Amino acid sequence: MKDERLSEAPLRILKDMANLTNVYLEQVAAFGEIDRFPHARTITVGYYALVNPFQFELCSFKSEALEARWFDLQDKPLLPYDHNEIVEASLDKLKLKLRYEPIGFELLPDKFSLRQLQDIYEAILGVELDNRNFRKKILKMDVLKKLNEKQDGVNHRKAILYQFDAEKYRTSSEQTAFFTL
Amino acid sequence: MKDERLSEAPLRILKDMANLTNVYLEQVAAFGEIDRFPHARTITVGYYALVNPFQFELCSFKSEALEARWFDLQDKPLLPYDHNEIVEASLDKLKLKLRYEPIGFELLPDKFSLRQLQDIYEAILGVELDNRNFRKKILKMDVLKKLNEKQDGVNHRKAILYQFDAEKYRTSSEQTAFFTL
DNA sequence: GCAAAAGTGTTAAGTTTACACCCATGT
DNA sequence: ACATGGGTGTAAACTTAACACTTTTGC
Repeated sequence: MKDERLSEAPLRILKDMANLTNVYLEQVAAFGEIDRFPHARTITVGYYALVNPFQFELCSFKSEALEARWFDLQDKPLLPYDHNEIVEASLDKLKLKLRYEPIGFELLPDKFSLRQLQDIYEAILGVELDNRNFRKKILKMDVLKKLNEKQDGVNHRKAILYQFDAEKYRTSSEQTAFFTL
Repeated sequence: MKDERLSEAPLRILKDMANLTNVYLEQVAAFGEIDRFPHARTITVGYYALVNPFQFELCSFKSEALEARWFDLQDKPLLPYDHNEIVEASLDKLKLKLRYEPIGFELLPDKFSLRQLQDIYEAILGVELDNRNFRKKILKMDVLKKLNEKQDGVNHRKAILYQFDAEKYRTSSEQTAFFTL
């Protein structure tokens, strides 16, 4: 739309399709191969959003004929045109980002267990992580607030819940903590 | 141009303005604020290129009224519209990239000394590096071929020259060597 | 009491940092 | 012989990787 900032378009679409608001949004890239669409010369600017799938009822809000659904990264379907490439580029960018910014929280409810967070990291990076090492590392980042609350409704030991502490993050970190030449 | 891939446009412009070909090119992002240009709604896709400034005669090739010049990062001029933001985004992206891919070579002649390479890293990252540590690190990456050649035409000890070894790079590296969770 | 997941420490290997002098060359 | 920049090693601090058992809870 003509009177819309570039980044407002994906937000509008998410709102219309799935009633999603307040999502974390990141631009991936512009895709501009000549024949990426058969119909007309089209340039697409791709964005990814991070959404906790359990906080939203996707399909019930969808507008008209378009269908929105959740997929596991493992068995995501093949998409038309160059959309697989766009998804791959998004995932690559997300993997990179995950390594230098605490971003996993965006995919979880406000309060979450360390195991849930580890699951997010493992799903995005596509690897298994040692839970002791993961916990040490995440806690050393000092961006989590440990709550006096526990998980509920599970039939095993209840995990302690944590919250992302934006204040700690701002003050503490020097960010960009890798490949320190 | 309508029959041009997105990434061909910057290449064409570099060719026309400065007779540059075969440059390393990387897309930065699409910039789409509503009022970024006063004249009309405009969306710009930014690219950065890495060019060895000593291998090219910029100004002598410039087409018509546009002027192309080299600037030091330190004293780069203020640009109109949101172009400063684009330059900053490019530099940020380059800094990041420099940390996980051997890219400094693109700014140097085919054969270069380790000191020249270190200068590139220092200029891009905006920090001073310890030369012993830098050398150890770069050599451990195992992407450089040590030549039996030395610098020429300097009035002090001649540096040994190195070449980037694309073959080594492909085979050796697992890339992405940071923040190893 | 058993199944299921949460939580917890230590050690060895590897990486990063800090640091200062001698070497080769041209004038 | 001196000025200029090239080239080199080591030790301490820190980070990462590998590893297995006990605790809590619901049924």
